[in-house]
Amino acid sequence: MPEGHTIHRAAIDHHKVLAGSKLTILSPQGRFAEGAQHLTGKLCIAVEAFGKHLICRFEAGDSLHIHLGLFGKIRKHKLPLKEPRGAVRVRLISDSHAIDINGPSICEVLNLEELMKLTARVGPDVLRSDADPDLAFKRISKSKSSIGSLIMNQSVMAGIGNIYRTEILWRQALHPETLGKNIDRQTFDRIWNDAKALLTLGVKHNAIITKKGAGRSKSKYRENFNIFAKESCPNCKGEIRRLEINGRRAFVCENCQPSPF
DNA sequence: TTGATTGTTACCGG
DNA sequence: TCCGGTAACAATCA
Repeated sequence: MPEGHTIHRAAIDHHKVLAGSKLTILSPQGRFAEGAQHLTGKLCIAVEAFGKHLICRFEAGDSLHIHLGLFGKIRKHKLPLKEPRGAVRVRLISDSHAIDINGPSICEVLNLEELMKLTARVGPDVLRSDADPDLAFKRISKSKSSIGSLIMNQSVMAGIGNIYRTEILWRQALHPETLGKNIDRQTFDRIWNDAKALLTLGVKHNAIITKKGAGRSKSKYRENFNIFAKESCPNCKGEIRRLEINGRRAFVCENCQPSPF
């Protein structure tokens, strides 16, 4: 695992230099860049994120919509321009820097109507000041599916990924198979607030850090987690059980996170 | 070359 | 409508 891994949202926030840049399409034949040609040379006037979706608004009114998926990367380079490395789909160029978007799973142009459809589809984002956590609690408290499934469902609440899911539920001593309808408001608030705190920290360090005291520059990727992909619990030294939720791996310490069954 | 992966969507069946 | 399962897709690295 490379150490320079990227949290999507962290990358997005980190690169506010995007605003004020001009767009260059590097792969006009690629299906990602189709329809984006008319933005070439236009000024990017604002950048914001809705969950893991990055929106770059351009002066003409259209937006560039990027989702990095599992593998996408945002790389910042100082000028002068270098040859693109790997699958660079678009490049934003400011007076001092170039931003390359590598291998996004979504890279498309949206008009205002399409942008509104997107933002309506994405649930409240724990990092946005305009997020309404009540919407997430209503969905969760009426749901028969598990909290592990729900908090990573981006239409319920946006921002949490697979590592954060495992780590947040461990930190809050909640078993991932606890049903949504059995989560009370106080418990939901703990999840929401922890997610907000951890993602804020992640944005600051551009790294996923969920362990207390971790995050110093020398620490390795895996040392920043408590139980994700680990054998034993740092709290009780008990065995970590591996589960699968919605086809993604998850981990639980059933001593610290008692099973609801 | 193969497998694994920090994610999402479409489609299907219950 | 909701929910879970499956497949498809993406790029990179060990």
